[in-house]
Amino acid sequence: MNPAEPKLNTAVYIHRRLREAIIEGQLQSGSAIRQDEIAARYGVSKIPVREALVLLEAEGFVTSQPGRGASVTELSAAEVEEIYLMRLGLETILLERSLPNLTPLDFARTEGILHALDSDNLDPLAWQQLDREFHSGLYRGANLPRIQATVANLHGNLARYYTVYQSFGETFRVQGQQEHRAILDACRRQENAEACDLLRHHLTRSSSTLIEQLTK
Amino acid sequence: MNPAEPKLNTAVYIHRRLREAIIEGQLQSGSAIRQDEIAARYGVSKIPVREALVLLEAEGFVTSQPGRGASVTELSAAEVEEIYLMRLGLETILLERSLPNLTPLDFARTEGILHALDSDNLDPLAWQQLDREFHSGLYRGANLPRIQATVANLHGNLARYYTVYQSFGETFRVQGQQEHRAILDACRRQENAEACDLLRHHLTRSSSTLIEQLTK
DNA sequence: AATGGGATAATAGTATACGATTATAAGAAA
DNA sequence: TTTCTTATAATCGTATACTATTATCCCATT
Repeated sequence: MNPAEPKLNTAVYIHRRLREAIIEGQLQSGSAIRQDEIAARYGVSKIPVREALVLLEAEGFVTSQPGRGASVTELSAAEVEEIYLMRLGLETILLERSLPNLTPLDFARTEGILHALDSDNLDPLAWQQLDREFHSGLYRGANLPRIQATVANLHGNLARYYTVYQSFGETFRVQGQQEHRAILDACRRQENAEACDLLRHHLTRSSSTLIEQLTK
Repeated sequence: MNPAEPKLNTAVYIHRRLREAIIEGQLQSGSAIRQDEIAARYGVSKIPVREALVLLEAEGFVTSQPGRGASVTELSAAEVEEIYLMRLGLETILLERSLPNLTPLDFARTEGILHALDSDNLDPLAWQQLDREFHSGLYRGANLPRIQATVANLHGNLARYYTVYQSFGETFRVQGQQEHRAILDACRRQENAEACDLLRHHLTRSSSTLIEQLTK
C-alpha cells in the first residue's frame, strides 16, 4: 500500500539487478549466467529470470544460445564502432530537434552536470551516469521518446567498458570535458549545425579512444 | 533429425507467429492478447507465450501493462513520424557505408526486386516484403548487422499499417516506385550524397503519406 | 436511473516439478 | 597417451498447479 514501495514485477526487478551487475562489472563480459543460480540468489523461480534474460538479450546485454544458456555479451571492436555509429546517427537527430526548445534553465542544468563531471574523485560508474545525463539533458527538448530510449540503451551497452577501463580515464575525461563544453557552448549560441558537428566529433573520438583501449 | 525441421524453441515459434499475425492484420492494433488463449491455440503452456510477449514488447509490437496483460501497440501519428525519423538517421548511414561495396550483381538483384514491385496484383503483404527487400538490398554492403536489424524491426513496426491501408496503395506505390528508381540510379552512378538525399526524401514523403491516411 | 459495494469470474504472475538437452567425467579400446 | 564410448551430473526448457490481481456482474442504497 505504500506508494514508495510499488509492487514490482519480479521479472522487472531481476532485469534491473542483472543490468546493473553487468554495467558495474560484477558480471563480466563473456561470463555465463546460470538461471538457477540467479533464481536462488534472489530467492525467486526461474520463470521471471528467463523473462528478464529475454529482455536483456533484446537489449544486447546478453547473448544466448539455444539449450546452452546465456552469457554476458562480449562486444568486438567492430561492434563498439557500430554502436557509436548508431549513436551518432540518432543523437544528431535528437540534438537538432531539441535545440530550438531548450530553455536557459536547461542549459544551466546541463552546466551543472558538467561541473560535477569536473570532480576528479568520481568512480567510473558515477562518471558514466553523469556523462549520460549530460547528453540526454541536451536532448530533453526533442520529444522523441523512442529514439531517446534507444540511445540510452546504446549508452548502457557501452557503459561497462568505461567502468572496466578506469585506467584510461584521466586523458579520456579531460578531453571529453573540453568537447562537452564546446558542444554546450555551440548549443547556447544556437549554432545548430556547429553543435552537431562537435557532437559528431566527440562521438567519433570517444569511439576511437575506447577501441584503442579494447584492442590493446 | 531432419535438418529441414530444426527443433525450434517454443518461445521463438510463438514469437514468430504473433509477429506475423500482427503484421498481417489478424491481430489488430489495440486488441488485447490473452496469454491463455494464445497458449491454447498453439497447444503450449503460458511460459513460452510470456517470453514471446516480452520480446514483442521490446520490439515495439506489443504494449503491456502490469497485471493487465498485453495488447497490440497502437502507433500515434507522432510515433509513426518518429519511427520514420529513426529510419532516416540509420538508413542514410547504411547507404553511405554500403554503396562503395556494392557490386553490379547487387544492383542487378535490386533491379529485379523493383521489377517485381511493378506488378499490379501484389497483395499488401507481398508488397511490403519486397519494399523491405529493396531497401535492405541496398544496405547489403554496409556490414553493420545491428543497425540493419534495428532498421528491419522499424520496418516491421510500420508494415501492418501498409497492409491495413491497402486502399491508398495505388498512388503511394507508383510514387514510391519512381523514388526507388531514382535512388537506385544515383547508387549506380556512385553519387553517394545524391542517393542519400533521395532516400531522405523518399522516407519523408512516405511518412507524410502514411500519416495523412492514419489521421483521416 | 445512478452510484457504490461485494461476490464471482477471468486473467496475470510465479513456484514447483519434470522431461530434454548439453556438459563433464571416467573407463575401455586403439 | 589418445580417442571413443558410456554413464553421470548440470542445466535448460516447458507443462502443470497455485496465488494474486484485475475485471465483471449483480444487487442494494440513494
